[in-house]
This record gives sequence, C-alpha cells and structure tokens, in this order.
Amino acid sequence: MSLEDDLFAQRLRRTGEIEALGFRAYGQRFDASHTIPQILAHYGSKTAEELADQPRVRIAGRIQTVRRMGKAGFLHLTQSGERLQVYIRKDAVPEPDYALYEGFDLGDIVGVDGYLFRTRTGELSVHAEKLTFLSKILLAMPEKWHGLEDVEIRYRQRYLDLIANPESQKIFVTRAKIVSSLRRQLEERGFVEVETPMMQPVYGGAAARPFVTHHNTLDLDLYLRIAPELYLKRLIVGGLERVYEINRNFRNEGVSTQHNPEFTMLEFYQAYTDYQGLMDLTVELLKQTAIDATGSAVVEYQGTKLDFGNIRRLSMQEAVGNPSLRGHALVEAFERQIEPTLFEPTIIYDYPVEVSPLSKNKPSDPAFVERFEIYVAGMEIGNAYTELNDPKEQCRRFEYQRTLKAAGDEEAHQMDEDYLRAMSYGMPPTGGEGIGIDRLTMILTNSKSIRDVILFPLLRPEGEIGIAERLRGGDV
RNA sequence: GGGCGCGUAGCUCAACUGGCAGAGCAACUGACUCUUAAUCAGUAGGUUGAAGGUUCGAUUCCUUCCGCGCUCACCA
Repeated sequence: MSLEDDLFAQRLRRTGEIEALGFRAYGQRFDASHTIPQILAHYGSKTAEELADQPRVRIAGRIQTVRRMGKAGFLHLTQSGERLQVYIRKDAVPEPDYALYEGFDLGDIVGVDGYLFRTRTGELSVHAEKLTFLSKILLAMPEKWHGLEDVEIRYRQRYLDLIANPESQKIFVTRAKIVSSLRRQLEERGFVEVETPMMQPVYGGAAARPFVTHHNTLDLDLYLRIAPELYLKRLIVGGLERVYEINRNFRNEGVSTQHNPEFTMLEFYQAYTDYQGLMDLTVELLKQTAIDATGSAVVEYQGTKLDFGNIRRLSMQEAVGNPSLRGHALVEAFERQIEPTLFEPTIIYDYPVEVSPLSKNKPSDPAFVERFEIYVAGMEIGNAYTELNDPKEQCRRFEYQRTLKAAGDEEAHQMDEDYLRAMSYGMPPTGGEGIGIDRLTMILTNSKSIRDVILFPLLRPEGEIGIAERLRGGDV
C-alpha cells in the first residue's frame, strides 16, 4: 500500500471519529459573521487595547497551518487567499471541540466562533470558544512553503493551484475585473450585450479551421464558431446599432503559450462609425481597462513598462518602412520583421485587401482596407475595421476566397449566402472590432502563458485516477 | 506536425563518470498552554512515468511509448 493510499484510508477513518465526537464530517450551512478578508480590513489595524471589548466573530475557512503545543495551539485559516490565525486552548473550548482540533488535518474546512485579540507577538487572532467541522480533506495538501510548482498539476487540478498559490487566485480575479470593466464601458456608451450561435451551419468571420459537430435529430453537421462576426453584423442590419458579445470562439489549430483551442473574444459593432472612430474608442477602452484591472495605465509585463495611456498609431507601410510594398508581400514583411518588435501598445492600420475579406476598401486606394490591429508585447490582441457593407463587393470577396480554397487554402473564408442576403437589405456604415480577452489578461496580469489565465486550459486527458476504488475501500 | 528539454516519496527538490535511492515539508508516535516555515525525540513512506535493450550492475546509456514544458510552423 502506498503512502497516499495509507493517508487516504487513515483520513477516511477519521471521518468516523469526527462523527463519534458529535460533529459532521461534511457539515451544513454555516452563517459566518465576517469573511476573513473583511476581518482583516475592519480590524487589521486595531491595537490590543482597541480589541479589549473582545469583538465576537464567526468565521470559516480552510486550515493552512497547525501548531500544536500540548494543551493549546494555533492554526491559520485561509479564505480568498488571505489568512487569519486562530488560538485554541484546551480550557477555553468544550471537550469534544478540543478532541476535534487534535484530529485536524491541513486542508480541513472548519468554522470557528470566538473573539478577536492580539497575541503576545501582536498578530490579530481569534480566540476560539466553539468549533464547527465543515468538510474533511482526504488527500494531501501541496507543500505549504513552496506551494504547487508542477505546471501540469496546476493546469489539470486548478483547484489545487488556487488553494496553494494565492497569486493564481489574483490572476482570475483580475480577469473578472477586465471583463466587467469592458462591459461597463461599453454599456455606458449604449452598447447592448447579445448572444449569437456557437453552433453554425456556415462558419466565418476569421481565417481558421473549425471544429465540427453533429445534431442528431436534424441530421446536420454544425461548426463551432470561429468568430461571432457575421451574426453580429446581421444584428446591425436589423437596427441594433451598438452590440457586443463576450464569449468563446473555437479554432481547431495549434496550442501554444498564446493559443488555446477555445478562447474568449470581445466583439463589438457600432453603426455609423469607421475604423478611425474605433481607434479613438479602443484607446479609451484599453486605458480604462488597464486602470480598472491594475490601478494604473502603465503596466509592467515581463520586465518592461507598457503605457496604455500612450498608444502609438502607425500605418503598416510606415511600420515596415517601405512604401512600395503591397499585398501579401507587405503583410509578410510586417509579420516577419516588425510584429515581434511591437512591445509597446501599438495600433497598426491600413491592411492590404487580399488578407481582409470583410473590410471596406480605402476610398483613396482600393488596394488597401480600413483596418487596424492592436499589438502589445509582440502579440496581436485586437483587430478592427470599417465593415464592408456593399453586398456586390462582399460577393466578389467571397468568390476570391473560394478560389483560394480551391487552391488548397484550408482557412479561406466560406461563401455565406445567408449573410449576403442580410447585407442586401442594407447595412449602415459600421465599425467592428474584436479584442482577445485571454491575451489582454496575460498582459495585465504579467502572465507568460495563455494557460495561466484560462482556468481549465485544454490538455490531453490523463489515465486512470483510481479514486473511486479508494473511496469504496472506506466503506469496508 | 518538427526540434530541444523534463518526468525520482503526497508536495518541493538532491543523488559526481553507470556502483547501497536521500533531504525538507506533509503523515504517524511521544513531549510542550502565545506559536507562526513552531520546536525537540523517534517511526514509517519508492514499480525512479511505462515497456524493452546494453551491462556483473541502470534513476544514470540506447530504443519505443505516455504525459508536460519551451520553441518553430499555423493562428488570435
């Protein structure tokens, strides 16, 4: 029997001991008076004298450390990455409560009733008067000092990462702030949040290979969307003049530190504007999002300061420094020579029409389209353009994509007649933009890999885990 | 998909050129009523990712496979 099995069996037995003491190994509702962060916020700066009236508290959390000293002891409870010490004396709690405490394992979830005081060394602590058992841990916690380093376990068992590494919790809290900041800013400007199909009979709006699935009753192959773009623009035709969606896209392509097969995109469309209007909006959105997420428009990423309050704007030809380059050659030169060097937040505008099947031509030079992308830390984090709203031109673009597809380009855009029909009812001049939420979160949380900002990134499934057998073993 | 690298106790890591697989934390037993990486004394814990090969002898060298990371290609 391995040590882990041994430990597991031992703790399964301990659930019986907990119940023999009159507690529940898996407890019930527990109404705390405060969360641990609340206690630290309200009482963290109070002196021992100010706590002389012994403020009563009722708290719950996971046991992070235990220090036993015969007939008394200390433990730390954690909640939301913050911790509070509890002091337990044999003569200050009921007898069964002390026996319960003696059997605590690191990682158990417990409740404590008591009063606040400061220890001799000055640490704010709860003097326990009553304990409640809430949930028994059966497996071993990661090491308390080094935390959990193994990236594979961190991604596969994210809950362990969140328990052991408070920085990881912070990343996902920041991610939530980024999303809510963008929602708030868009709603302040009159944008309406919508949801469009994830399963689409025709995929479009980006150049990528899709995932395919099947609906049984309709006997219909469907694609998981690679982008919501064409549906959002149908809504613009319908008169929802400012719409946005924050949701998942699925692309059946490589996995890397910057790519996950499912990823989150903000797309928004605004009627009667163009890409210049979107550039101004983008600059405002990104600056405010950086402030809301990190407290500052200047963000440090991998040792370099990035100023979201000062976003450069360069045309692609200016960036490459060669006004004679056009078409695919220009894009290749840009992607090879310039893109990796764009560390400071930068807007690159005016793309060749060949790589932009849904963007509107520049009136002054139809070989280019009114399109820009946002680059930060060498990564593309956004893509925007004045939407092509001429159905005849759109039809020609689809035909061109069809020839690319026939020539073997798997990612060429599909012909979408339903979309052409919608556009034929008249689409107002419109600007549209997509921002990659995962990559933006990487930048604003100083994360090197996209897997660090996605709670459950895609990994190959692991083999047999064997926990069911061990849990059955506890019944014998 | 290609290249490079990694996989040792539950966790964090050692093990020189191929020569007895180790430490800290966690666990178990005992002592301890203000500790905080508690301390002190003791105990237990290993199919070295898997399978095969070379060798007197393999964690170490070779082959295949599995998983993960980095990177190139593709892509956002």
